[in-house]
Amino acid sequence: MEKNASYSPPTIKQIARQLNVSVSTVSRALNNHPRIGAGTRERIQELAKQLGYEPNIQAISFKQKKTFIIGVVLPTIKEDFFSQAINGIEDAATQHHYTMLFAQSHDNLETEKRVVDAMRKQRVDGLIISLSKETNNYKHLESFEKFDIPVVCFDRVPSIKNVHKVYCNLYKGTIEMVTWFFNKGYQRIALINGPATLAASNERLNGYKDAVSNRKLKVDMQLVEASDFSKESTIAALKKLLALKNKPEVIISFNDYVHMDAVQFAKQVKIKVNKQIIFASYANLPITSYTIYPPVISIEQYPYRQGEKAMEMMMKVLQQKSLGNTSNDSYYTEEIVPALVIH
Amino acid sequence: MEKNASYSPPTIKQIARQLNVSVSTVSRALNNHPRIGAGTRERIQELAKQLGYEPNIQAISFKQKKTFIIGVVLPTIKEDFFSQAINGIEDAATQHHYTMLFAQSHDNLETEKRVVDAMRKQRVDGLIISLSKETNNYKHLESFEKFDIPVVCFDRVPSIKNVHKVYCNLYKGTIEMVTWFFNKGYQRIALINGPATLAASNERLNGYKDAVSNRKLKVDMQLVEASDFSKESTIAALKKLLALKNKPEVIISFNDYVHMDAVQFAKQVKIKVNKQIIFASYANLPITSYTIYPPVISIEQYPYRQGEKAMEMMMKVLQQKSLGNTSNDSYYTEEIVPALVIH
DNA sequence: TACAACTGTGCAACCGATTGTGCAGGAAAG
DNA sequence: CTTTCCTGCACAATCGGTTGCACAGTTGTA
Repeated sequence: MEKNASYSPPTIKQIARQLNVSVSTVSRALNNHPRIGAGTRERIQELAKQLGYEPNIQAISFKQKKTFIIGVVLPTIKEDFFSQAINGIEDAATQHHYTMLFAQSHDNLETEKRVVDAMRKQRVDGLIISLSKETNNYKHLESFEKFDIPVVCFDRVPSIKNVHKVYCNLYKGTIEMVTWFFNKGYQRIALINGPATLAASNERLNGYKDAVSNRKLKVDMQLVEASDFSKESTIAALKKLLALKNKPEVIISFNDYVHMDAVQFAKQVKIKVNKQIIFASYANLPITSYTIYPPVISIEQYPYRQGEKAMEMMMKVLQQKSLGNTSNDSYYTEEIVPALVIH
Repeated sequence: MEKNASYSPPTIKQIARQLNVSVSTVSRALNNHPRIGAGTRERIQELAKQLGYEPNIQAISFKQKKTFIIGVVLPTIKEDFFSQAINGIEDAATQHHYTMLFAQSHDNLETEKRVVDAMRKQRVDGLIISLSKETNNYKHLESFEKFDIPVVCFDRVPSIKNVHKVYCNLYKGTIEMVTWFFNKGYQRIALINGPATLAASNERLNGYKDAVSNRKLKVDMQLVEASDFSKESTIAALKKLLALKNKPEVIISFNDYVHMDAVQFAKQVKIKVNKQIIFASYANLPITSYTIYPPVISIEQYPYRQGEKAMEMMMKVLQQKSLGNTSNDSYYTEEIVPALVIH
């Protein structure tokens, strides 16, 4: 690899000089402007190709105030869910010739604010974000709207109306799963939920309650515990459930990570997993197939599709914006229906 | 979130007008240029703060030909190894106020070329890359050097000399691991290696051979099989090893994913895992702790640290470059010593 | 034949910053 | 008292494109 610090890429100015035309003519020719004569256009495009001309995105970004970069903020990429989601985001972005500025919030509100701010300063064309667990206000997102940069939320979406969003309806999914267990003859179905502050927890809880009520049964809140997703907290929740005089027959965990911690502990205390107590979960992550007891039933939340849809929604919003369609104040919402996966 | 399309962020021009000074004075005042009077400087900085002035990175990028963006290309983020690495990269980038343009090659050379090219067009200040399995030529990287954009490779590094790199010495790690088993009294140690085309495979193989030779033993190539990392290929390799009349006592897998597939199959064919045959691996990924039989021994390759070091190396290179230090044609290499982790 | 409309191209402003140069006025040096 | 130097600021070019406008020449229309 030889260095050549003095090398600088060809510009329209050079092309203009070589062909004795003005830079504006070159610019228009390269953009196929109709007012440029066919012959001139061809000579210019020919030379541009020959020189390996590439438009300077920096210059265009600067002039047009467009960067062709979408900011993507996820809680943490180490969770399979999000690493699948980012694939969908990336593939859709590639399709539209956009690139992706990436950062993680690590489920920390301050970090989320910081990275979101860095992206605004980098003047991304749009922001796709899945909120951190701690995010309870949306000022940092509002500042994007103030700068007229669209925001699309996915999966972990805010409860407010005025934002574009893509999410998976876990209320419905929960009803389906709980009902499935009822139909199989199980009665005492427990839920290790997430923190009450999370919208995702409420969705599950409401689905759970409604599924029980639909059966004309009374909701027994002793069967609902919360974990903050730490191993300790999950174990504590599980211990409470196991201590009930009337033990649960089924334990549904908030997600596969909680599930794995729960199963690991259950095994330690000699519970016959999936015999004595059935363990089910949300998410359907590939790694669970390598674990001792994969969930008997899981809810597929289609992370790839969510990411893809989020980026496509972003593209639609940007297109409308470029058409000067400021009148359209409506916000898009796309609901993905989860699927029950029985192993 | 209310929209305000007519809003545009404050510029130095506005500040200049309001204070009746020239834009150059404002620019210099904000950059603490010594030739600006203390009073003027303060008035300008005061007003800038009050207006919430932020320099337009687009304009600066354009003028200075610097974007403060580092391109990061990884094979696939779904592997824990790389999602840990990207944390190191991101944290180091944040420290230096850089942001990260991210893409995956999915171990496909064409994709790698495409995303690398997109990053060059976006004029990233530098490229950090862990090569795809297929990458056997480096023309796409050379084009970076031609544009005077530094490249740092990590983990999956090319064998060529003239590139900055950070990697983990698995030759040494392999010797350590194999020797450890010898010391424990095991004799027949098998290796499910990766494809011979991969530098990483050769490192392991050479370490394996040398460890055996160091013991004054003869290398039995029947004990070495290769997998292309697909489940089928891994199973095929394992079958061959199990079919040997003189069965292996230890099976070392190329990485934890190969390990998990191998163990899963071993269990299916009623092998007493870690009793009849000990299973060991490379990588030491957290998910293995949830699996049925985590590797008895693993080689920690410090992905976070590798990512972090790669970014720090990049910063060092950029700094030297900005100092006009073109004379320095040397390439940095940083070797990380792996650790044996015994479970 | 005269006037409108269209075609093909150039001129110049502009986006928001940085930076080399010039120049006035005051201070220090001779 | 002049010359030199320094301080503090303004002017203008520049980065690489895009785009409104002007204008000459050609074609079409009444």
